[in-house]
Amino acid sequence: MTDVAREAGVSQATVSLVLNDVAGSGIAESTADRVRQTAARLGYRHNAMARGLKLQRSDTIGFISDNITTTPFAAGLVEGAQHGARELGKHLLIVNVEHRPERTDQTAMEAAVEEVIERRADGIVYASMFHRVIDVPPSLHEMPSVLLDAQAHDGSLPSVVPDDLGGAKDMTLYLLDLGHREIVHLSRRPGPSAVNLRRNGFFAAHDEMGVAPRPDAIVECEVSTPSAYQAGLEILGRPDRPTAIFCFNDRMAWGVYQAAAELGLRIPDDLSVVGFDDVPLVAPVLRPGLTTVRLPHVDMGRWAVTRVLTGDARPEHEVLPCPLIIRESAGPPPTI
Amino acid sequence: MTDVAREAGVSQATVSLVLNDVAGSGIAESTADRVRQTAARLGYRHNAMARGLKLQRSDTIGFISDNITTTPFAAGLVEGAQHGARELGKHLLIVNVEHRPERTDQTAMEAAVEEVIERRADGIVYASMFHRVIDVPPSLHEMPSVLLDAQAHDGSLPSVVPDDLGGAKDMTLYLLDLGHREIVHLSRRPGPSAVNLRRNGFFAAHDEMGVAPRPDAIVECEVSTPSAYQAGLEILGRPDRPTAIFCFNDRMAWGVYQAAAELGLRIPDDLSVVGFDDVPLVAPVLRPGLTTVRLPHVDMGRWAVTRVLTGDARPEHEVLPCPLIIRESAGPPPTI
DNA sequence: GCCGCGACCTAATACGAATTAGGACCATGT
DNA sequence: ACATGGTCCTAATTCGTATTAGGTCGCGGC
Repeated sequence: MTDVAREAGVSQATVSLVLNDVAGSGIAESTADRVRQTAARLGYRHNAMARGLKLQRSDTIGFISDNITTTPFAAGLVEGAQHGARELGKHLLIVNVEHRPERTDQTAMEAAVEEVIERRADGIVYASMFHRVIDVPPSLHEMPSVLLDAQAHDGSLPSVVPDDLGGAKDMTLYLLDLGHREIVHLSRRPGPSAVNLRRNGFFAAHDEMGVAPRPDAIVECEVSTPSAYQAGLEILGRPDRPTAIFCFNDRMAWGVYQAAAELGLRIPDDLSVVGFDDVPLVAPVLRPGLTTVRLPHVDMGRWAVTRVLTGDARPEHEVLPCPLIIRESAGPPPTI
Repeated sequence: MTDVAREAGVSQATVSLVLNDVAGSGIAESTADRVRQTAARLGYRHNAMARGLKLQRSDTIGFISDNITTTPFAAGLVEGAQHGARELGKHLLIVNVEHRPERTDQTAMEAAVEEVIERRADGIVYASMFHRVIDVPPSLHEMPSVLLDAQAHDGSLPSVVPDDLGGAKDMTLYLLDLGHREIVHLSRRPGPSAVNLRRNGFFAAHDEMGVAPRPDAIVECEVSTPSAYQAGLEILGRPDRPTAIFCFNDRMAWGVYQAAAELGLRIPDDLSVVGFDDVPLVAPVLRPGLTTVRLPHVDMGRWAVTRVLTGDARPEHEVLPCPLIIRESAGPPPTI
């Protein structure tokens, strides 16, 4: 900037005024032009660090997450956050916390927060996938922060989460409407709130329709396709096998597809299978296309960034809807 | 820092010396302790912008990519880059370029480079998936940069790419070794270098073994599971159907799985199917597990960051090996 | 009693830009 | 001739830190 000033024969202040288009600065247009051309000729670039130091803001949002590479969901969250940030002229400083044996995740996450604070981010989006009720690192309170796919268990920070309960309920209602009365919910060991919420949605729908769930309605297995395959074989081998299986997620639904194929059961004629998440690489591509519930990751990411930049201090809890994505894997139950 | 100095009754210089553990600074341990405690009590945090301004470095690497959210590969690249950066005490500023209709991708990518330069990143990793030979935005030359999953078509920047040719050749050799002589390569329309390289590998293996490829060895379809399913039906419906299909990628292999299932062909007994990429969510989870070639994304990401931080000026072109991942989807051809 | 020498610390400057009070200059009105 | 007012620009300060050339003090040796 000093160089540009010298070269253009004006003061450094003038250069700043021109290059930032300061309204009412009263710089003559001819001077402004000369400055701009000199700047272009010299390849001048703003220095975000100097500007940030002076302005006391970095135009950067810290995005902290614990699983960015291992889950298919992170991509959507990041995408939404990117869009939101870009619209507001901010950048995303993404800090991924790796699972390292030598430190607890909690410590690692706290270290990540420190790093972001040192960089004087304008705000922090803290994503903790699945782990939906968490202890908030205290330093998060030093900055405008919002929780993404997580809630503070003392409610001390705004947060955005998907409506797992509503989604699961809608899906179950959809199955009940189709006529199913024998539905199994293939779930996982409780832990993250999503598990319980989806189960609750499952039962709430039964309640609402006045249908009694099967006594063995909940089956648990690991969250993986092979594990769900095994569980599927077991469930479908029962003498009173269900007419529909509502899986905790799409990957597990895929396992049930495999089990059904193995047993010669056609989907959806002999068995309806539905999932949750709407993973792009899986759900639309299964044959038949998987009817599932979409997790609104992109919306969540965008909401979080927008909230952190424009929100007031009042904690606020946003629950975004999970729309039903109807494809071909669910139909009426077979008539016996 | 000024506050800490005043509170601890020392000069600001002393605080800096203590907090940065400057070797040979000759600060008495008692003073140092007092400073550290005061800093902790006051919740002092380094200011990365001020430090960066003074030191003329940001400890930040710009990671620019054009498809971060829509491909399953980006995750691995980012993961590797994260690791590499963290090991060297740097951070990753991730700039994802969205496909927007109103600007060409090229312009958008250039804008992203400008943004990163303004932030005075210490270097740039520029990832352009698939588009393996690209025009480099001129501003990239202003900084230490490396291309990731791409090559400059004038070779003016170091770059790291996977060994598509070697991987495809190894895979084809593997099939030939198993005894297959009728192999189809289900590919896609040429464009990205990966396409031609994999085809070349396919032919190179045949050459090496002195086996003539089928005249109709190359079949093209869209890169998607459904499209490959259709293509699979066609290929497998031919009177002289091949004993093995080598797919351009895992998603297409999945489509062929579906076609085989439809036609009652068992894998690998009646048909061997192999893929490329080793997508975590797909390849290991298909039944039977997909034999495929692994794209070393994590290594690539790490290599790129390491190179940009420690490399010399000399352009260097790194080709990382793509290991064969043998699962259960390929076996000896059926004896007729 | 003075010199010299460590040991320990500080004053001052620079990094690159934003901001603001005010200066220089000119034209106009009286 | 002089005040008034407007237009266009600049000098100087500030942000928080790293660095370095010195400054101060106490102590042992002569």
